[in-house]
Amino acid sequence: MARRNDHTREEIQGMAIDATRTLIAKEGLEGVSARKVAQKIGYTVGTLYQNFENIHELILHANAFSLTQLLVELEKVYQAEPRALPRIIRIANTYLDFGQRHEKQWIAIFRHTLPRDFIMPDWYQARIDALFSLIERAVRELAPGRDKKQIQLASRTLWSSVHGICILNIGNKLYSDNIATPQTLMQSLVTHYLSAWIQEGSKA
Amino acid sequence: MARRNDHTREEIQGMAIDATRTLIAKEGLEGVSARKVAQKIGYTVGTLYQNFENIHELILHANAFSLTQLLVELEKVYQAEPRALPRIIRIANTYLDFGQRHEKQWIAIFRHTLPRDFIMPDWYQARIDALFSLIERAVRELAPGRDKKQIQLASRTLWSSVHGICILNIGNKLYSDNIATPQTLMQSLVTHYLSAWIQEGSKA
DNA sequence: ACCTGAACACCGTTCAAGT
DNA sequence: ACCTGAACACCGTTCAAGT
Repeated sequence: MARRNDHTREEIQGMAIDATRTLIAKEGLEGVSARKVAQKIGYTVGTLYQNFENIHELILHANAFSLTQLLVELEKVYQAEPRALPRIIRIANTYLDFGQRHEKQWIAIFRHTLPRDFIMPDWYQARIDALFSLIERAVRELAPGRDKKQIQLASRTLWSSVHGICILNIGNKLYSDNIATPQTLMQSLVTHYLSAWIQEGSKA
Repeated sequence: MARRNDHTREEIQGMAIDATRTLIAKEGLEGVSARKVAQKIGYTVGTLYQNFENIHELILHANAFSLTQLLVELEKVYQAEPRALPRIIRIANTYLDFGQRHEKQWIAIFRHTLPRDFIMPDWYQARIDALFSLIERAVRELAPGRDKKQIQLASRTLWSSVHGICILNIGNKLYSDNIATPQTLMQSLVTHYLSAWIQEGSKA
């Protein structure tokens, strides 16, 4: 063996990322291993390591794919709803819903940790930034009078909180006795937080 | 070797849990392995597995210890501040602060995942319950007129959100440009959410 | 140039064998 | 009864050797 040249570098990378995505979707982050990915694409681990620095880079590519899917959904909702308050509520619910529909992929994004010396690639950071910028836009249109710092503070606070509800929803130890659905919590969070925040702004 | 009997079963278990705690504090959850723990206490892996079902049980004991520390701090704050609103704000800040002071331990609690077939032990679940019950008490005293379901909904919403801010604080990709400290976000969340929630209650 | 497969240093877990 | 240490089936990662 050797010198097969069945696929270009780019093809092998694409196949490996796809295989990683499938593994995450089926078995979760823990189900991913270099050997399994290699076997799935018909090459050996050695080849995998000629195409990726390490296993983290591979997982990061798979997670970036999920983030892009999420971003597309959120942008669609943003476009579909012009009214500022219903818009941000729908965005929060879409975020929550995405986590429920793609549970394994969602967990893979937030559970995966990079080694200390690993520098987050630009193409990954860009997706995180896009997510926060979408929220910031939505919050700004809710209160156009506020200055940039206030908008930033509110959108980060709100989104950390929305994220917290999503996280504890997936661990789902919390809503044991079908008392409160995560959707109810989300509704409670967004409406209460924002109504007080808007009111505070109209006073100034 | 064999038949050393230097320590009782209970002593070995205690030593192993301590060693695990030390490993988590120094190297994080990823730094824990059965072989390392065994070596630290002067026994072999075999002995470890006669005292614990698996590595997860060991980690759960270490995490339960951290949860107890956290609970003690929160209870102290609860006792020290009788006014309902300042009390819950201080509890939220203590929660955030604990996560910052014991970062590795904190991450170990929320990052550790059990195998699907592993049933959460009672003594662990009890600590989680105690945490939520403390928050629920604090929220109830803020609005004694509300019925139980409303209190539960509000305290779960609030605490998921508080938790979300703590989580994203520790990943700390978010507050890159020292614009907003996590304390500022926490303040914004708790005051806005609760002021709207209390106001809603006084209308009914 | 491309790919392999063995090697290294690790995992969690089990269990026959020793005292 | 208590403890060991080798074994099994896995990891991530590297690299000499083959074509």
